Amino acid sequence: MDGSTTPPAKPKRSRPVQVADQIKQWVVERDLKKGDKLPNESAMIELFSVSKGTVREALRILEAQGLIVTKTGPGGGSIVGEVSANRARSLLANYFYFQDLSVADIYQMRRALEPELAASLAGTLTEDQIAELQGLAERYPEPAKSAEEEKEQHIASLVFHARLSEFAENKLLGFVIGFMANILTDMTVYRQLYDPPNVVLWSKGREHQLALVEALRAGQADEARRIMASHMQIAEELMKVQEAHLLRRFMGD
Amino acid sequence: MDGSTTPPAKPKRSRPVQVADQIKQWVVERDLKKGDKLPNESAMIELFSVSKGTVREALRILEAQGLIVTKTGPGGGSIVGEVSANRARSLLANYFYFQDLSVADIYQMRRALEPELAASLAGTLTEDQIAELQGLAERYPEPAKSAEEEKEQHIASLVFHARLSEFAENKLLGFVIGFMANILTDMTVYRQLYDPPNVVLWSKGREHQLALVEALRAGQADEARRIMASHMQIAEELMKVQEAHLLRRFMGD
DNA sequence: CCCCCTAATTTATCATTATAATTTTTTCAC
DNA sequence: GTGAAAAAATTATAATGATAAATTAGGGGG
Repeated sequence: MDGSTTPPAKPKRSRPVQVADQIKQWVVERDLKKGDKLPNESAMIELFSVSKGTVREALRILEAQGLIVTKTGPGGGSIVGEVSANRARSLLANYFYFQDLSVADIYQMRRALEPELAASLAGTLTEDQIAELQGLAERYPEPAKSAEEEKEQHIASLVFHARLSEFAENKLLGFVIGFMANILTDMTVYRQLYDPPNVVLWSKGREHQLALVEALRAGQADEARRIMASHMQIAEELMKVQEAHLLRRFMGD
Repeated sequence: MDGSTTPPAKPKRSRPVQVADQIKQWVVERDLKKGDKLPNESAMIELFSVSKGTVREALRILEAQGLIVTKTGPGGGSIVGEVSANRARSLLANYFYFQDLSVADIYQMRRALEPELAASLAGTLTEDQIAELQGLAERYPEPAKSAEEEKEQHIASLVFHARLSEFAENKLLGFVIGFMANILTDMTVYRQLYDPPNVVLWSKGREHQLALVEALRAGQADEARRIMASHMQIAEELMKVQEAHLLRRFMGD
């Protein structure tokens, strides 16, 4: 980004942060993988010539980022721990906590990405995966009778999309779609209920999911894309009624 | 999700993590904004009935997530600090460090999103913003004479995209596109150079950017979308030659 | 009024000790 | 010998106290 020679550097980084960076570097240099052990506390105290407290604060920093896991006991200590999707979602949600996204923002993304995911999954799923998706889509065979029940169905639908995103070979695509499903779920769980159930939208959504599963099984990429695109329109209409601002809370880990 | 009374709780969360969560909750409950002060160390020690070390570890956790900033001295202490885009990118990059993305993955996303961004920016930019973009696009008026020079041009092009992403009204769309520009820049900076400059691709890329700026100024959304889609194809060809695996290093903060 | 110097305040770092959680080893009954 | 319970060893966790460093506030002196 800055081609220059590190001019506006911050000379004041706390020692725990410095130690955390050194540990990261230590890991990258040795190309350590998930599960590989780091030196224990007392070894790090000597290695970096800092006090116990400083080492521990450094370890908490790395732990917060999901980069290490720490255990007590013999053979314990800190190990490299690959960042979980959940952790990554939480950390990213912290950023958007301050950005106030709208429902329209999310759906602009979903319209662009979900059909793409559907198309690229066509013909690549196992029978088990297809069956699982079908199971998710077949829940709630009856229209919602109350706003509360519609909320449950809505969340179930988001579970379908979240699961679909986990099957993506493109991890970036999968992550972003899963992240959005998370946000929408969070928003749906904590919102006020005031809208009457909409039977037509519900039944169309269900049809779409089932048709999508068929297209995925048959390997019809274009058809899957088309169905998902259409589904996104329906889903957007369902959500648009809520003008709630998103993410006024921090996601749990 | 769970209506019950805290049944599947994880009984093993360290005290610093618990305190960090309590502080987060404290902030959300009071709807504190960027810059608002948190209680100081000694106050938190009493408030949560834990030791100084525990409080400090909790603060490091929140600091690592970009949620607070801490200063020494009178009037110092910890304040709420909105998570910067840079911080969010770094934290997310940690996740993808373990996922091994391919160039194809990134471009599948860019093809879907960049045209969308271009279209939604048409007619919304100020003269200053347009002028800045034009300035970025007009750098390097001559074809690259060496692989080194082509690398510079390539990075300049990514700066153009990164800047464009910052103008997005849709913060999610903007973030994801900016994140990808970051990854590609990082990869370009640290890659080996072995390919000869490709003059044709360079000149087409430049034409595209300039044409895009014009379409944005004129408010022609569809034209902007079309140009960007075409540009993504060119850019993908440029990158595809590199089979390097991405993100084998941690991003700087 | 302005500048420098001192004092006060708050976090930063270090050091030491005690406690808790795990795992390994040993012991002892069978 | 086997297996389970008890003991020991290892490691992180937590608390406490003492200094150091940084920053702001306030108090003269010019």
